[in-house]
Parts: sequence; C-alpha cells; structure tokens
Amino acid sequence: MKIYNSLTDKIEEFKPIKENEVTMYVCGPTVYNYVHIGNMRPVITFDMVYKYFKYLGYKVTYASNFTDINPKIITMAKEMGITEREVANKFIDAYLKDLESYNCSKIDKRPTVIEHLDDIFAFIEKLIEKDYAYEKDGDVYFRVNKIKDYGILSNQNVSELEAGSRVDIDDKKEDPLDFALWRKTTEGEQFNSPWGKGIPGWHTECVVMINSIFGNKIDIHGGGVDLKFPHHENEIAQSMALNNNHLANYWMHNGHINVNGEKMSKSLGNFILAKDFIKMHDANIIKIALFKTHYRLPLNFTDELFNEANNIDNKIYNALKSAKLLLVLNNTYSIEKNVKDEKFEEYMNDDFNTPNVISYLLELLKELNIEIRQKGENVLLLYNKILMITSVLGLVYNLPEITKEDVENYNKWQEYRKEKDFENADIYRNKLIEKNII
RNA sequence: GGGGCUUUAGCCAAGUGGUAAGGCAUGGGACUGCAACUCCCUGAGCACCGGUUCAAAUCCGGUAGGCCCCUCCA
Repeated sequence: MKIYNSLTDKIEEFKPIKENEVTMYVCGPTVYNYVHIGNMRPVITFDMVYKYFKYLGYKVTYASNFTDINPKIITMAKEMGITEREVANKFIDAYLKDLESYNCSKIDKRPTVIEHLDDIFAFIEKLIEKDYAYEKDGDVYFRVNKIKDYGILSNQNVSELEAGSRVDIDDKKEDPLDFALWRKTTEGEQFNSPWGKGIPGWHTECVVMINSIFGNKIDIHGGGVDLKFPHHENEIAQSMALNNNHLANYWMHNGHINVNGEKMSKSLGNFILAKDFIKMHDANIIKIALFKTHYRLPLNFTDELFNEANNIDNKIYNALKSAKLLLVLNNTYSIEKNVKDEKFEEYMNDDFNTPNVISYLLELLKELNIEIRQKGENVLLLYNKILMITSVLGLVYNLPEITKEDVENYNKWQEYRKEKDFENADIYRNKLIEKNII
C-alpha cells in the first residue's frame, strides 16, 4: 500500500502505527451554512480510503469533526436572529442529512469543539507552560518561531511568508506569523477560560480533538489542499511543541473542484450546494465523476463529465441486473463477501488510483457482458467482484428482487418468443420491464 | 515576491526510461420479432525548445499557458 505523503512530498509505503490498525482524521465543516459540492470531495475521497482499508482487513477508526464554535457562526446567528447553538445544530443536522444522501455517513467519531473545551484549555495551558504560547490581553498566541521546521508541510519558508504576508499587522502578536489559540470576544457567544471570555482558535481545535480521541499521533490526516497552509501547518506546529511529532505519519490532501476552470468557493459565489446537487445527480454518478480523476488533482465540473459518469453507472447497473437474472434463472445466485481482486488492489495500492480502478471496472463489465451472452461459468465470480469493487468505492446498487413469479414470466416470455407469438411475448416482457427485472 | 500542482487524441483521463490503458463523442458493423441491453471495428506520438541515453510522454535545463496556496475557505 503506497500513499502520497504531503509532509514529505513522496509516495511512501504505508506503515501503520499499530499493526493492522489505521487511525484517520479528516477536517470537517464549520457549521455556519450548508456545505457545497466542493466540500463533498474530501468526504467522498476519504470514505473510499476508509472502506479500502477495511477491505484490506485493517481495523480502522475514522474521525471527522464539526467546527461548531467559530466567528462565522456568531455572525450567522446574529443575521438569523437565533443563538449560535441553534445555528450550529441546524447545520450539523443538514450536513448529516447530506452525508446520508451521498451514502457517506458511516464513520466512527464526529467530535465537536464544544465537547472538547476542557481539553482545549488544558492543551493551551501546557503550551503556555512550555513557553510555546503567550497570553496577551485575553488572547493567547502560539509562538511560531520556536518551531524549527515550521513550513515543512506547505514548503513555505518563514522569511518569505513574512515578506509576502497580506495579513494586517496585529500589534498584540510578537510576530505576524503567530496564530491565535484563544481569542477574546466581545460579541455573541463566549466561553469562560483561564484567560477570560472568548472562543478557541480554529487551528487548535483539530489538534486537540486528535490528541483527545487518538493520543498524540495518528496514521492519516486528511483534508483539502487549501488547508495545508496555514491550518494543517499550525496543527503540526502545536503537535511539535507538545509531542515532538508531526501529528500524523501521512498527510493526504485532495485537489479542488473547479467550475469553468476556477475553484468553487463560497467567496467566488460559483458554488453548488451539496443538497441541491444531489437532486440533479445520483450519489453514484457524482462519485464516479470524482473517481475518474485522481483525488490529488483538480477536477473540472462539466456536463460532459456527468454524462460520462451517468453512462458508466448505467453500464454497471445493467450488467449487474442481467447477471443477477441469469444467476437466479440458473439457481446459482449467491452473494459472496470477502471476494478479493489482485488488479483492483494493485491500482488502489498505488495511492488510490481510482481512475485506473474505473477503467478496470469497465473491463470487468465487458467480460461479464460477454459471459452473460455466452452463459459462461464466470458470471457469478465477475458479478461478485464488481459488486465488491463498487462497494469499496461507495457505490450503491439496489437490484430488484426476483421472485418465482418473475422467473415464470421470464420463461413464458421466452416460450412465446420461440413460437413467434409476439403479442403474448410482449405481455410478459412488459411485466418484467415494469418490475425492472430486465 | 515566495511555494505547490498541471499541460497526453474533439472532450475526460491512465501511463514516470523501451516504443501511447480506458471512457465519452463520431462514423461503420453485429445481435434482436421490434426494442432495450450488449458486443466488434474506427483515432493521438504526448505544450514548445534544447540536453542526457542505444532508447524519453516518461530524466535534466529552459520557454509559454492553466490552476491553487501564502487571508476564512474542502
């Protein structure tokens, strides 16, 4: 199993901290609004990663947070005239609903900031104790210049960062690169801390949750490329300060979704909400469209892309449907779990090369379709292989149940066809079409 | 100003040293009672320039274009 590690910019052999176990964490949404389809790329990508590790037999623990305390939530609460908690809960619910409709809802832990406040206090106090952080006027900042390899993830060098910085100089900070661990607030929701009332800084939330849930180091930390700097860099800095490690052994970053060659984002206003997009395209089709491109590369959304994905999805469905019918007719239908496929693993082990997996899937489909025509012996095996691969990719195919009556209808259709009594043949064919059997 | 990614047929997209997977689209066939489904055939020499090599899309140098990060952002 090889993974591209953003920390080292190299493809590396995956070695878990504990044998046969994988711990992974992916940055979740700030729940101040509905998520857009760009936010779904890491969700879909890491859902596939999660499922593949499980397929390989690992015991996987996957956590993804909700940033439910944040200035944006405070602003939104004001705008909507409700409390911050109401805003957060509303959009947590909406997000969970989105995950459900994209068939990505099953992970192990979804921590919130609010339930980790005490951990955050303890964490920040330790940083202050060790002189990695300082309190100033009710704010607490992290001393970036104490971290010798700061910039390791994003390949930024500290002097260039300062030179090119567009950040307003904040005279509370000792250094413009220092970032807030705790921020005093005067408006909206506030929490009592050892340094007075305020809210925690974004960069400290994730690292604290990881430490609380998993201990001081995990196998895989994921998120979108845009989080590399400063968010992930700052998580690493804090972990270096307290635990002298880079928080995760493997950092994985997915590329962006573009529209007309431009990044889809809330600030550009060219986004499509996840909940709206799912009304236009089935979850399978969206996933196939994403998996046709490697997860690290940017992906341009076009009608043609979805047209192709739609074709592939139909192809898979049709082949599985025909195969199932044939198997039931032959009384050889059975679902086999734990099917393995070498080719599939070869591609997936190459840093989750899903474009090749999709190509391979199409090859298998062709094989299956030919086998079906020839009523060959490999139908069952191919059927189960395809079912296995699609399920690791998170694709869901609800195939029709085939009853005894359906089998009888099928046989009658065939008999009438043989006798060239097409009127009666069509009656039975229509029955089968109605039930989506053929 | 700094950092990263990227450029392969009309389009999408694999391939990282040995002579270009796959898909969509196009066109032509086959199967079928008609249809659906399905199958077969059909195309590029890899942005450009130079170098290394017996051999480069693949390595090195340069030029040009695109995207992203350095500010909340998946």
